[in-house]
Amino acid sequence: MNAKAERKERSHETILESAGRLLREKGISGARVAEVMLGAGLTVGGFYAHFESKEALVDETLRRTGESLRARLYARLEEKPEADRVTVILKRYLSGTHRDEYARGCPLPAVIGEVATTAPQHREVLEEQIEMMSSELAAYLPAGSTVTPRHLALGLVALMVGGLSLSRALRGTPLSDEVLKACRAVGTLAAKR
Amino acid sequence: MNAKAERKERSHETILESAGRLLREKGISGARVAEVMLGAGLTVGGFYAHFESKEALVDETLRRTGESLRARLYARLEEKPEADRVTVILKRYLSGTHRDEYARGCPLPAVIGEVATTAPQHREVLEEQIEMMSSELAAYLPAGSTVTPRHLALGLVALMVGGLSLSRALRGTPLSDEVLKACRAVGTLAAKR
DNA sequence: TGTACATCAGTGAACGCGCGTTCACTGATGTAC
DNA sequence: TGTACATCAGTGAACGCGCGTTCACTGATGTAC
Repeated sequence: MNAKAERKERSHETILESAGRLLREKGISGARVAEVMLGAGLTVGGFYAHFESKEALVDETLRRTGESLRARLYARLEEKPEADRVTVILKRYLSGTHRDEYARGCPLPAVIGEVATTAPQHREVLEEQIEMMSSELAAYLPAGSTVTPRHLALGLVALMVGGLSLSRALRGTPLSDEVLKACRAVGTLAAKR
Repeated sequence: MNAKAERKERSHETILESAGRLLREKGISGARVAEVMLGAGLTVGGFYAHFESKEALVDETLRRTGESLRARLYARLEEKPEADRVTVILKRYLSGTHRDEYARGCPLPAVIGEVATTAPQHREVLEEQIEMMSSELAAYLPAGSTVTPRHLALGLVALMVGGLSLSRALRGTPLSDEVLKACRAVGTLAAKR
């Protein structure tokens, strides 16, 4: 590959990183194309040499950020005793840090509302990401529960995403921390059967 | 009160009803002032005789729709045996009907994302609504649980809102129904301790 | 190796559109005498 | 009771702004001979 193509590929990556931050911080409609490009050290006009549309950028960014979230959420779990794994996952996802650092965390809280109301064109990617997040979680759950590992995983994902969403919406209020704590407790409780 | 003032008050109500539908269907930014007014049988220009700004309308609408949700969610629970109440609430909230009928349901899924990302000016009203929804739920929960009724209630609210949000975002896919079912099961499980 | 031309990532301004908000105006209702 | 004027809910067009997208242009890199 020549220098020109290499440079373009680097720009492409930088744009995706900038989009990853902005999408998670401000949601789909809040992540402006011009701002994404400025965040990548470029100007608006060049965007369409890299992506067909804003829609394509959002889809690609959701895949990237979803993958990176799962990698961190499920990292080094083999080291932990099987019974502690769910608690570790809940602690990682429902933490004050994760609530405060939008730009490096889970993309779901920032987009599920918009996909349900005004941006259904991203439903397919979302389905794929939620499926991956849940089935990977199910693999870490004990088989002896009252509900199947898959259903337990889906419920825990809903609890985690709901808890983080509420906690972020309530940021700065006393309820914000309480919600995180409550969800960790309820999640652990549910996983114990 | 004279006929003129009565007419204005009726218009005010109609605008709030229209806003209630649109806000829940399309979220904050998706609920356009002009569309709200058309939905009330009026035209845009008249809006500012009724509300100071779109922001004021959204706040007022969140209070109204929150109250109406709680009334339906917690209706006729005294008739049910105490042990069944949580299950009834979970069934009502996490139902296919509630998922499909945005316009008459819970306003939270449509707004929490935006409040967390681009519309923090509605945080205060949201806090007040979530507090009411949770504390009313806590009153229906048994005291003998491992976690306090308040924490259990907060966790269940997160589970319900998260589950409904995901289920709506996934509408039309097989995961959508699965999420609802899984959340009902996980919620019941957690409430049993 | 050097020279002339081709390519194309990136620039910056412009375009079209939709939004919240403003405003001059209308006409039905209310008030003063 | 009737008449002249005042009020004000509602209309419809316009305003200002921000957005996604387009496009003529630039200049560094690549290619042909």
